[in-house]
Amino acid sequence: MPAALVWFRNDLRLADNPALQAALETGFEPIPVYIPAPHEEGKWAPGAASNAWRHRSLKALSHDLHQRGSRLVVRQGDSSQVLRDLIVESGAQALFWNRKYEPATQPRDAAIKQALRAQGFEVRSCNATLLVEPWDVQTKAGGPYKVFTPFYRNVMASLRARALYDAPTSLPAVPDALKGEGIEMLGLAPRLTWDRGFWDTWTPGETGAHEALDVFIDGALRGYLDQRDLPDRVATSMLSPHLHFGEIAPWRVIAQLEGARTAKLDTDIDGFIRQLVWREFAYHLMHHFPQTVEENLNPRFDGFAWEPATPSKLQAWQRGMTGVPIVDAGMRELWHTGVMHNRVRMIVGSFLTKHLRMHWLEGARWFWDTLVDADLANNTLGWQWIGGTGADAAPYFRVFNPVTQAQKFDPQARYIGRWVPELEALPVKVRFAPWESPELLRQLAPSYPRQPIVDLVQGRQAALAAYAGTG
DNA sequence: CCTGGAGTTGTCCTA
DNA sequence: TTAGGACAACTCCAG
Repeated sequence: MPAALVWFRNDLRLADNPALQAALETGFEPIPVYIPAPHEEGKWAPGAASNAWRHRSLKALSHDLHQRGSRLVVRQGDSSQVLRDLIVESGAQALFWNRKYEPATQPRDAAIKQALRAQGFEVRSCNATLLVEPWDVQTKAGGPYKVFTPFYRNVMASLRARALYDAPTSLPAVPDALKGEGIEMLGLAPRLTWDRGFWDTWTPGETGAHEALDVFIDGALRGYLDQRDLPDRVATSMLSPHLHFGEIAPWRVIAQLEGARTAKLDTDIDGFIRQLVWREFAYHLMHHFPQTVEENLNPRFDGFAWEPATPSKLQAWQRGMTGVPIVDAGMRELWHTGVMHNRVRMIVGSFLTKHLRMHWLEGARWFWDTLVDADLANNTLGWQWIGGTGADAAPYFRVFNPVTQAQKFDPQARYIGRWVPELEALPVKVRFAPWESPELLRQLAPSYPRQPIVDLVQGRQAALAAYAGTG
């Protein structure tokens, strides 16, 4: 049988993998290939946390392939050149991959496809990542959406279940002559000091992804709509890194949710699917407005008076030493674990862009480097939204009060307590705004900042004034 | 082309 | 204590 390269990227799974499936169905013996090429990702080469996850996910994929008699061929270099080398060495007659949508990699892939096809080589790309391709959703006027709700209605109205395919039980062997590198040699493993126990909670790879979905459906799904905003609980799906690396297909997530649907779970399931459609919306926007990974979606903000990024203030934010407990808790959780609860992401993002008035890209870059689930589409949408420059119609008045938010969503200050332990001796009520009790703070938490790096009232007013001045 | 309703996640003041 | 309205005006999107 003729061979075909199957080029793995952010689709690190064997079940529901359309490229792999297409290769097999067309009668090819698949040769799984992985090429880490961070230099081809422009300004958005994966960060350290993302690499730590990828390292483990690749090992899991490699293991799963081995079990089935196959093997992952890993090579470094330029993607285009490595693929050509492998085609020559293996005698492969076709190349399959699942699409990526980032502004840097999309044109790269298009160029590779065009060049190989021009030589009469068979190349096929598939969709392993999205429920709906970005170009398949249009407004009545024929353009892309910029507002979530109509996008959501459109997607939900046109959503069709996709057939599920289990991972093949066995795969053809890859010829020994085809050499590759060990995954350990790629330098992806973390140099950070990860919080102990992190890899007990998170299991990168396809098996871990399926387990995470089962755990979610059996547990946090019930009450998701009400509980997901509470950072102290495990009330979210924990699926974001799995989805980012393509360890599970979003349509399988939906299929399993639908299979579990009961009257009691009805609104929770709808609420979660709505979140999945946000992910679709992020890819829709990134595809149609690729410049927005760097530039404001709303050009009205191009002249906005951001504060220059003071290194001391930016670093205080990054290290969780702003003096605002909920902000510091979130930033420390991020630094130590590579994740941050969604609600807290909004709080720290609002604090950076509104109270400190620093450019949303400062936050986006830090998140990019530190999040294990860093995803260019989601990251861009999130930061443009919280910065007020993106797809949000009436953002100017939305300045989160970090004290109010903490009181509302972390009422026992347990989340704060876990990540800012030096406040533990303070009474719970004092932990939300400790600077208001300077004597207690001085005596019981001497190592914590006396004052926030910005006055919350003045910061809010300055932000509102600056936003009122645009346009 | 025009019309009208609506826009993820908030805050603060007032009654 | 709590509920409701103000907070710009604009753009998006469907009809």
